[in-house]
Amino acid sequence: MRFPEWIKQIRKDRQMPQRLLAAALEIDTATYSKIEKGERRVKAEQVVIIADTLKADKEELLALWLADQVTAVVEDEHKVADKALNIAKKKN
Amino acid sequence: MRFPEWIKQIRKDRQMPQRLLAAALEIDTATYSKIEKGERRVKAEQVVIIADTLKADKEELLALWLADQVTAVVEDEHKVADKALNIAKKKN
DNA sequence: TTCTTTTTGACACAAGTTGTCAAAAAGAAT
DNA sequence: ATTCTTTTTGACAACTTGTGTCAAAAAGAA
Repeated sequence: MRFPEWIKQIRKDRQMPQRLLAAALEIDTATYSKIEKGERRVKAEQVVIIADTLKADKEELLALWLADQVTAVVEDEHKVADKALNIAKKKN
Repeated sequence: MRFPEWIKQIRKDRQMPQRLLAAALEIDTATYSKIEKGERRVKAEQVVIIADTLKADKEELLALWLADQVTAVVEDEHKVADKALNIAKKKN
């Protein structure tokens, strides 16, 4: 599951309206809606705020978010993705 | 080794001036210079042109290039981690 | 229906990226 | 040392992309 769907899921579990998260992020609900739809990018700091507001696991949420970033980079390069990931892995 | 240094290396091996690569990419040498310095981003299509011009392995070059993209994303995350740790530190 | 929440599209503004130019700096060759 | 070529730099405008807001529509709940 991707980050946007994931936070939507948690939010629904908590029965929170988008309004609350929008307020925490200091954006309007239109923008927040777009975040959950994957039409607006989220910064790492915002992920932290979202995690706090949702009382969700910060690490897990950040990891999920980061995975999305990486996926976005490699998604049109399936051919070389594996090779690239191996190289990137070695660099860590 | 990162993509920019890598292509610079190959270019030097081939004893080619930047001028030739700039021409192949249809940009001026100033811009190409910045590419080798990592001050300008390269698109996948440009990587292919570079590989062709340098007679280098296309797949390998693409993989290296993509690895750089991934690494960049992950490095950003390290910065966030540092920030978080600093905040946590202050709270002690 | 009425009230709340969510989604959409158009829009302006902000922020980042790009390539070029002119000039400086570095390097090679004579 | 001078000349010629290559490489690098900084300023700049053009372009691209991202961001948030607003108003209105759509969806959902009471």
